[in-house]
Amino acid sequence: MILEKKKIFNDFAASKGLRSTRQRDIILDIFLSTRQHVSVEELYLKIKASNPGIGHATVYRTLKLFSEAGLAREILLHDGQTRYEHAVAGEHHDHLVCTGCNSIIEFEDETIEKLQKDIAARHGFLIKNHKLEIYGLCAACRQ
Amino acid sequence: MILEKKKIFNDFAASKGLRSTRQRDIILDIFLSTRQHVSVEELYLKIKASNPGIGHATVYRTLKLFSEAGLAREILLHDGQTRYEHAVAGEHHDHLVCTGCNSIIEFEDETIEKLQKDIAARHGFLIKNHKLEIYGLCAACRQ
DNA sequence: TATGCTTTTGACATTCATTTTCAGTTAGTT
DNA sequence: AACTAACTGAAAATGAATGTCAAAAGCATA
Repeated sequence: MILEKKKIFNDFAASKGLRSTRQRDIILDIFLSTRQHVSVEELYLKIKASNPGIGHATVYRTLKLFSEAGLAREILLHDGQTRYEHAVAGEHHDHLVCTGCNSIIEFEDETIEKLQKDIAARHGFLIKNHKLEIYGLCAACRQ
Repeated sequence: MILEKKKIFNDFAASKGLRSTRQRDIILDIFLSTRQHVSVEELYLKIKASNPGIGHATVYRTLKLFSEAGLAREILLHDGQTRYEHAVAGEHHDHLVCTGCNSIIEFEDETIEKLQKDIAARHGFLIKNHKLEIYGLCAACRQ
């Protein structure tokens, strides 16, 4: 699983003429070890703990690359920070975002995905990706 | 339609003890006259054209109020600017966002809305609002 | 209409995430 | 080992959004 993702990134890097660097390896390792939806800052701090040398800009730059490589996906919630979630080719999940405790529940729904394709087709639109976020209160916060 | 929206805002203002000001009237007028999805900056420039006195901060503050009043809804695309769309109570539409020309096509789909409710119910989640954005290329940009 | 109290405003400063710059370092090739 | 282009880190720059605060304006009351 992790090896497979590393391969995906290496293939992407090769196809783009990018070099393999210590920093990118480390950032990928740590990114893969996090749970979903890390903000860049969270990831940066985690990286700095074991690798104080790695700079802010490198983390930003590298996450963008992961995104292009299809390993990560940018998500914007409403807290002013860009977050990244793990992406798996051909798979997609959406989010129930609790505005009470900021927890995120993931779900998948094939019917919704299919309906989206229908709508896109009706408009002659070519889908690259999509995001569906449902905001509200989770079971715990409703009480 | 426009009068109705002004009434909604006036009622909201009254209920919150807010004052009626020239600036808020102007900003509401111009906001209502724009097409969907204005960024704060776009709106600010449009306002400044006819009302040079109105400041940046006031536009930000006022759009937040419209949002609370249910007249506007914040949307975050991927260009680093907060945009506001017109909101109508009880109505909702989603977006096809073209990454080629930045155009936005709106659509509504009741079945998707219903499926979302089912999913939320399954997780004991109380929906406040949601957003669905599909990114890709519009018919014109596919060529 | 004048008075007084409170909200609102606009200019400016500030914050904070993200991007750019650039000189020094490093990967990968010959 | 030498060369070249990509990469990195630190610091500066950018840009959206928010906070500050004195002056202005709304609105209730006399």
